[in-house]
Amino acid sequence: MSGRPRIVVVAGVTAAGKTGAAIALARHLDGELVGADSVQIYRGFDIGSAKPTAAELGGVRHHLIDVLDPDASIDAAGFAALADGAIAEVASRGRVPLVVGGTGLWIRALLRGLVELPPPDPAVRARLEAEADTAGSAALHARLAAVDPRCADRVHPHDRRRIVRALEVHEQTGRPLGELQAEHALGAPRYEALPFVLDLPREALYAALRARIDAMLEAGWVEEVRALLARWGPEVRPMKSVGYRQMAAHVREGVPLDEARRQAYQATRVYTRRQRTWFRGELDERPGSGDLPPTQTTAAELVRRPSMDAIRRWVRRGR
RNA sequence: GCCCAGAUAGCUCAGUCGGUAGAGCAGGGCAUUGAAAAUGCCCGUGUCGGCGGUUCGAUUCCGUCUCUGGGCA
Repeated sequence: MSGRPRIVVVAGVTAAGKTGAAIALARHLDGELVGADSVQIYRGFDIGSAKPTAAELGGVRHHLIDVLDPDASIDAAGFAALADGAIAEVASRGRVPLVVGGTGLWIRALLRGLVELPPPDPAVRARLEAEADTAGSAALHARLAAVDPRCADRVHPHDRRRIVRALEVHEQTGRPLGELQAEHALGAPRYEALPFVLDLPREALYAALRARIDAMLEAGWVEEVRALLARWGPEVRPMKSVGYRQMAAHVREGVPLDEARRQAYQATRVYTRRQRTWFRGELDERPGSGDLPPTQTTAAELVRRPSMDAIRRWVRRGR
């Protein structure tokens, strides 16, 4: 693993304070941020994605933010490739790459890699989607069971997205995705990474979520959504994300603002539960020694002076 | 004060021709290998408003009280 830069990863639940902690760490370590956020990567989706402002960054560089137009598509593999580039660039300047974000699959793709596959073929996917529309996902699931029993076993007959994906891989490669995944087994670590998963006690997190959504609305979130809808329409992917989806319903369908706010709050809460499930155990194994803060921690703990000093020592040991 | 209608899960309600009850939402858990802020799966015991009565048995019928909404005074 020598030759690979050591990286610090700040993951965790929405509103746990990842960005603030990462900025503080970047200052302390002479680092730069590499975003791992599937909404902040889009230009224009600023307020509702809690994208840090220039003032908040205070001169800290932040990569992989604002790199795509909202109608562009990217996936976990594309993200990992971009992140590899950004990390290499940061390291080449002699600075510490700090990966920060809450998009679990993207972080996993970066740290562990994905099954190596040809890029998805939009035509194949569209055809399978059309089949799912007419025949139903259960019918596709039955077909999957014939060619890829392992996958079919794990994927529910209603989980159309994964069924289509598995059939698509089988068509493209002639091999069952289930087998390929078993061989891959989440690969060897691609980086020597020091991961942190930030969280807060439930009540505190929910309070922070509520305060954050109110602050977003005060900061002009509705106007941002209105402008994005006018320019890009309701179908672009980031517009379907938590919060934006609810605000779009307010702007386009006349859902009262208070109702949209309530629904955004609820949806975000549900989302943080899914994030927690994902990260639980996901980033557990870690290098390094006992003076480092635990993987599961809080932003407040992470930015304490002894914690940051320990992290700095860990990073330097890799050089 | 009188009349009517309600009172059942955190919320909105359904239901039990008398055999201790169930949906949606909320809430919680889980999965997650190229759409992931996406997608999908799983989880519901609650003095059925209080007290009496009838009954083998009442949340269900009867009486009464309390509360809520509406109407009349």
